[in-house]
Amino acid sequence: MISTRGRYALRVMIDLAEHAGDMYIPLKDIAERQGISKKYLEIIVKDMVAGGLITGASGKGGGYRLSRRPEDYPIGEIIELTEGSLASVACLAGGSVSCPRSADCRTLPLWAGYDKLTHDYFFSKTLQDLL
Amino acid sequence: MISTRGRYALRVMIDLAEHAGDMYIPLKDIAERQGISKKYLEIIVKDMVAGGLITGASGKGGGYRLSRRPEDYPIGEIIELTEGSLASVACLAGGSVSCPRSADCRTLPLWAGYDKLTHDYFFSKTLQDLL
DNA sequence: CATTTGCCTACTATGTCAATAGGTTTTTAG
DNA sequence: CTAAAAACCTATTGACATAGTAGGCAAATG
Repeated sequence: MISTRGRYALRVMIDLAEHAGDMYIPLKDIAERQGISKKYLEIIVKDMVAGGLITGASGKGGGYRLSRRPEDYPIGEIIELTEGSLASVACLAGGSVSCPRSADCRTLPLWAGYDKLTHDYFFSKTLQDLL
Repeated sequence: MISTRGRYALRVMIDLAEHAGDMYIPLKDIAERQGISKKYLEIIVKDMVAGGLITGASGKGGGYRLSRRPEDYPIGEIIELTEGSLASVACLAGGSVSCPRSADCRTLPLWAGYDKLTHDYFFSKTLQDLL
């Protein structure tokens, strides 16, 4: 289940894209428009800056803006960054298969197939597609 | 993320299918074969009985067995029953869209599309496919 | 230089997950 | 007919994640 972190991050990205201009957009404005606590958004937005999704500027006239064009953001990248991973089961998270039973696990192919489906879905769409 | 509840339930189903005969299979045996706490399995198995997936029999010589043929169990039914729902976001769980912003939500189609993909994937496979 | 804004650490309430513990009831095998 | 084996039931627990809240510091500009 996608939590508020990923969903809010996506809404921030959309808000930034829809209000893009030559100025930075204060988080206060985004929080008000989206009806989300500004304080909570700060936590999420921090990861988005660290992950290179957006750029922040302090001081008066500061705020945030996208660091790429909307069509250059795969949705999957935004979600993975803020949710941690979009793996369907714990034994497939982190890149490597860790479970000792994986060699003859009846269910592993099921989860692996679902993971691929999920990955393909979210990486085939970009932020542009949501505008 | 699919939790142990859904994953263990699936493994119980597979174990029951692979050891099917004219006798009931004690949970103790399943727990030992699968390397899962029997006490924890009791909780999960309880829901599976209530949901009509399997049949339990008390007393000596008792245990559990499948109540249908393996090809008549869609994987999605097993997971939904034990996980509660396989909806990707809270606003799509429970059947109805509850969010007040849903009318002009930029992200809802994304989640709805993913939900459909997920549903189709897990309901297109049956227990038989995992054996 | 005061205001606006991002940035940072810490704290908290609530709930879920993954069990564990200890019993009661049911049924059959011997 | 009784003892063992099994399901069935309620309650509790420790760890962790979620979804925030609170308060202040740093930076930049108008």
